[in-house]
Amino acid sequence: MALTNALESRLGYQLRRASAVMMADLSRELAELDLRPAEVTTLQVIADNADCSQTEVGQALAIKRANMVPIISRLMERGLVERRRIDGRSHALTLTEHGRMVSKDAQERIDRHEARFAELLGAADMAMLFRCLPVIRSAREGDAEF
Amino acid sequence: MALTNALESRLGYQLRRASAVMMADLSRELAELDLRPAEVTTLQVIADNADCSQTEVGQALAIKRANMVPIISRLMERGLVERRRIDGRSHALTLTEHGRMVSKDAQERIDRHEARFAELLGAADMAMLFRCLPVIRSAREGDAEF
DNA sequence: GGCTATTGCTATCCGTGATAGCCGTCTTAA
DNA sequence: TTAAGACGGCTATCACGGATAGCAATAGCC
Repeated sequence: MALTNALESRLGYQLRRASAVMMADLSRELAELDLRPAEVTTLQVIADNADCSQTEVGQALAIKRANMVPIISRLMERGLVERRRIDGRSHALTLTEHGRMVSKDAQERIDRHEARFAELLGAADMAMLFRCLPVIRSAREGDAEF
Repeated sequence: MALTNALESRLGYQLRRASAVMMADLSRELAELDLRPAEVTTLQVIADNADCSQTEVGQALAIKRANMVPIISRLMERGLVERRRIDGRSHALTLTEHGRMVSKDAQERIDRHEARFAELLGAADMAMLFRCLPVIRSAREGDAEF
């Protein structure tokens, strides 16, 4: 028998569950690429911002400096990302030719994945979500870095 | 300089970020209780469904059987949950007196946490979110258990 | 009575993310 | 000009949610 669950009326809970469902779907869609969501995400940011630094990518994605390291390392090992010394400290990140191809493939997969949900929800609700979700984020994303 | 980020127009991405913000806020609110979100959540389900089994709680929360074990163990160690043998295999879970008190405290903390976001969004948007988020979940939560 | 499903459990792994602290480098202000 | 501090990348380690595979005991059913 299904249990009563007062949590259903909690925004945070609904968000977690919904997010988990989409993450699972995304992972499935990306499985063949052997790339994790965080890696693909990083790839997209570098694609859109050639010559950005690791820390900058991290800031854009709310990933701490320290956690960017293994992500970039793996993308470099895979020959998807290259970096060029700018400074004694910072590197400029760019996609390799192969990286651009993989990024494009990933893009398409993500588009398919997103389309499934967009269809489910309809344009009006999608618009509403894109209005509301950033409001939630804005509430307290001041935790990032500092 | 802020980077371009095409991911901002991805539902999955927005959901992840928004969910992360709320999770962080929740953890902060629950820190003094020394209970993780998953533990509190479990506590609430047991509070609402006396004599349910471990597996049932897991099903309600999309937590696998195996992952319920350490959660319940910890809640029992802390003297918040009791269980009574029903079967050779299953137990009936109930809150102890202390468990009820802690659960009530947690409830209030969660209410405060939720209220902060409800205020930010307004009633109309909250209502829409409670309509849309379950739709996303319903898309593919058939992964659970099997 | 035997087969199968169920329940709880162990052990182990993955992915995201956090924290603390090191080191070399750049910047800037006295 | 040099000393102090900010910055960028890095290591190591941990927390947390969640997944998987497989085991043992038990219950339900033909």
